[in-house]
Amino acid sequence: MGADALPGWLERGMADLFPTGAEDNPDQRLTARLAEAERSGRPLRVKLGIDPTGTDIHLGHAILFRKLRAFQDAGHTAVLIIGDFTARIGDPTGKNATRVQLGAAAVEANAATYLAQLGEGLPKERALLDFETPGRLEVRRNSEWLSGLDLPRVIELLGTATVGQMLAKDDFSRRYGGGLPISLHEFLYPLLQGYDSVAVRSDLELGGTDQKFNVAMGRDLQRHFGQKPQFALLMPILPGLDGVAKMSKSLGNTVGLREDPLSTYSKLEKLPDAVVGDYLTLLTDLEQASLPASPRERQMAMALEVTAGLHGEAAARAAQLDARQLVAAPHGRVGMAGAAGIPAAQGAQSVPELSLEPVNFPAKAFYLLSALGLCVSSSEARRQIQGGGVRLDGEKLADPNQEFSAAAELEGRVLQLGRKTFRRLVIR
RNA sequence: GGGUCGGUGCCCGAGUGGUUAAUGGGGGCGGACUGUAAAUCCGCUGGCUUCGCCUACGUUGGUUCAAAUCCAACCCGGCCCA
Repeated sequence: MGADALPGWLERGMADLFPTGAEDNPDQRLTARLAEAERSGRPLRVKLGIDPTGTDIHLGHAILFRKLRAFQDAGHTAVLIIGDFTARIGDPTGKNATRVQLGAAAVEANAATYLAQLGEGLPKERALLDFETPGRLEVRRNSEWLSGLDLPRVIELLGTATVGQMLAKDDFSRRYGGGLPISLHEFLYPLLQGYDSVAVRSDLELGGTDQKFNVAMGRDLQRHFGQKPQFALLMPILPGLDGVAKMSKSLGNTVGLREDPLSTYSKLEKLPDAVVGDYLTLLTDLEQASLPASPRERQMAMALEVTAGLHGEAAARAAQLDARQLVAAPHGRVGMAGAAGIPAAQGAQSVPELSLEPVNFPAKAFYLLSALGLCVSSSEARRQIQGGGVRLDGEKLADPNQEFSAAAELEGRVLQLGRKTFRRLVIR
């Protein structure tokens, strides 16, 4: 092999790649295609589609963006497809129920937040994707070509796949077999996503392993429309913070890209041992061999590195330091920091600030929590306090009805909810 | 379109006129414990600036002192038939 090996940046963490046919055929073998691209000076067009169905991007998405970035850095063109049209259908993948269809306005708002989270407008050193270097990024919306499809073309698309093929897809067969409803428009989703590949003349599509069917559909459609079928590079699905289920907003086991460094670090630091290796491979460039053997230290090294990747080295270090003081402190008082004897909660630098502005004083403790948005409801807040899960500067709040007369009384103090949520209260 | 079964809280699933904000399990959240976690144990798990009030069992109406429970119509889903 040797010359035939894929570059390390490409192969790292990869779960699946196809086709992997004849050695010298650039349509069948990615190494040959890469060599051809190099020779001809024509970079690959690497497609990644995202459906703006929510407002937050989390680490599970980040592994694909990291891979896309790696292609950019190697000189290829990232074609980021905002699935503003397909988001309104809803990807049936992984769903056991028909998705709610979103309105166009909601989709557009989501798309904007996605791009911001990916670092649009930032220098490439601080962004997840390289938005700066000319020729390295195309952002396309699939409504561009999908909203204008006429019925004959839709029928043509439908004609390229059979009901049997659709029902062979895991998600559909599970639902069909389980007597759950499948709407016809859901069959259109894989076809439209596949058609995206045709529209942007994709050379390679990036996706999670759950996207295999859809990506393969892209190959079929490209062939149908007389294009070279794209390669498929599939990445594993990132396990969530519980270490079991995939990372997903609806399961609440995520780390958001724009979460504050302290909670990012704190969450990652207690990741189950079994999946720390996955995180290292998929979300950092660290070599496993260079890491400490102790599981605890590996967790911390991983947490530090991933946090640094998101928020920068300095912020990550500060978060790690504060996490030690705050979260890992002995019970009762939240530990003491340094010779000054300031409570750790006060000394910590990276505790995110939270404005008291939405609170109407005088405020009872439970109302404070809900008004600040730390608890979803005032009943919830009441329970948290009664359960002993709320502290102010390390001091446990005992009475949900404890009253604070003015914002000044709370200014600068650190409110703790549970083990890992800390907020410094400010007036502003 | 016909037949049939069914729609209960985050999910599954009891409940077939009255201490029912609704049994139980899962999940989740807190607490204790631990190297963080897991496991285990304990508590909580509709909302409201909450000693009280409000909203809840597909929807809307009806019967009743009283309904998730009875009746009617409608909506939605599975299966079988067309």
